[in-house]
Amino acid sequence: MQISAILENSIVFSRLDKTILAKTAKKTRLRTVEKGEYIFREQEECDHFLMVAKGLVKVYVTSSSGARMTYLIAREGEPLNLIAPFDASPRPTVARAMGDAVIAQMPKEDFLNAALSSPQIMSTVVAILGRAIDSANSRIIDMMEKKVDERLFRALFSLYRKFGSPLNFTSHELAGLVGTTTESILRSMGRLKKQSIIDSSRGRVEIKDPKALEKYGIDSLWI
Amino acid sequence: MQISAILENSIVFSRLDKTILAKTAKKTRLRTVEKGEYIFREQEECDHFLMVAKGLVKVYVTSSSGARMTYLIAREGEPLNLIAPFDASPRPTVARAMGDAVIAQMPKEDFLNAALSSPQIMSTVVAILGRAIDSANSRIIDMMEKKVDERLFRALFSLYRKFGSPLNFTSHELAGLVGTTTESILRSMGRLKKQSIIDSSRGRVEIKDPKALEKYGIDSLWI
DNA sequence: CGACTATTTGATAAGGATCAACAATTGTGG
DNA sequence: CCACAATTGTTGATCCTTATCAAATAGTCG
Repeated sequence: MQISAILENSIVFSRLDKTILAKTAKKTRLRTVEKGEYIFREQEECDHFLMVAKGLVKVYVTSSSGARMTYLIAREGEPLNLIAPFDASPRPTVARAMGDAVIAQMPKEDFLNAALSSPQIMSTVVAILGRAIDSANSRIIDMMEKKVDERLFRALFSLYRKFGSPLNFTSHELAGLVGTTTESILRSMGRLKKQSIIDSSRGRVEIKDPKALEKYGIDSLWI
Repeated sequence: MQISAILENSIVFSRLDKTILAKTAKKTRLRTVEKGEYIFREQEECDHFLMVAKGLVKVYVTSSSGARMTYLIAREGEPLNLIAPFDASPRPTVARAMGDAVIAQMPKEDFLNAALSSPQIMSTVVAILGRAIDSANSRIIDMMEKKVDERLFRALFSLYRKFGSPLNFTSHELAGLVGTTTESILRSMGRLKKQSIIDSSRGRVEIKDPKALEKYGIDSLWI
């Protein structure tokens, strides 16, 4: 069955007892979404636990004045709303398909049952949330003390480590990750191009010299 | 017994079954720390779950270049290292007593046993971590689009909501919360004083007009 | 009192946001 | 298939915020 394969490859449910896995798989359904489609929006009520089964999904938060901060680019196997099922209050996050994608979803109650009765799942959940907190704090510190150039280096390196090269992101999307404007990203990328560390064309960034980026991004996670 | 009272008043263990509470209390010990003492440091191994029993404890992360970002000011009942017991890898956070304080500690294994076998505790843990993530993301957005003045407003309002007035923080400490320099905080506070929204003296900030701050800090949590 | 820490104010410089105009590429409907 | 719309990339000029450096004052504590 396809679904249990998806669960086995997921971060949250991998290495789980076969019987629990089978029971969980029975509750899980797949849903296809198109490029640009919203999977959930801010302040929306949560009734399903969601994971990416195929494709890429951008998870971001918006401010009242419209600024966006991309906080996770989830790929196959990664959860989209780990907190919401546990938390009654609505969350500020938005999830949107970056390309055509498939989402695996399971009713909130079934997820909670499975999770809360499995120390293994709960440990994984806390570990994932812990990494998210570390990552966010690391980005706050970067905003404090690092210039746009260096923040871009680190973002590119993190993306490269996760997705390889080429990276299919627009400057606008990178700006959302780095916490700056499109123009500043472009100028900064121009400098990187001159040093032939990267090459870029519309919606695509190729990392030509990963070693050059590496020295900025060794510590801490990001994205 | 004093310890079970502390647990009952704590965020993580409150409203817990009496028998579990009693069992947990038996494993818990108190430890007094002096002003300025480190309760744990970055990259230190975690062998105990820790909570504040009395006093205030600052939890912050440092960067390699020495910048600090205060990320929680924990008071009575608040946990200091919720993630570490679940996570084998060392964490980047530091906890330091802001004044004389008492810490409640319980061996990591006992905490894990209690937590993982109690859906109630685990739900609380995830909710706390969720708020921490929201808070951190909100601060990233603030760093992106808000000026120092407004960030200080929000920080002061959050602190006021949690601790009331007067607030016993130095400009240096506020700078660590807001993500800027001491000088900028001082200048910004000067402007607030002129409008008689606050008053301040060495290590102390009095909020004279909370309503004036409120309009900046309604949404999102912070600290 | 002396050492230390915190506050205050000024001058300067630089990073980057903002505004604006334009070019290049991709997508769409007739 | 072409014309037009929409998105993305590019560059320049300007201005504002705030970091940085510096120096002086004022509390606090042993």
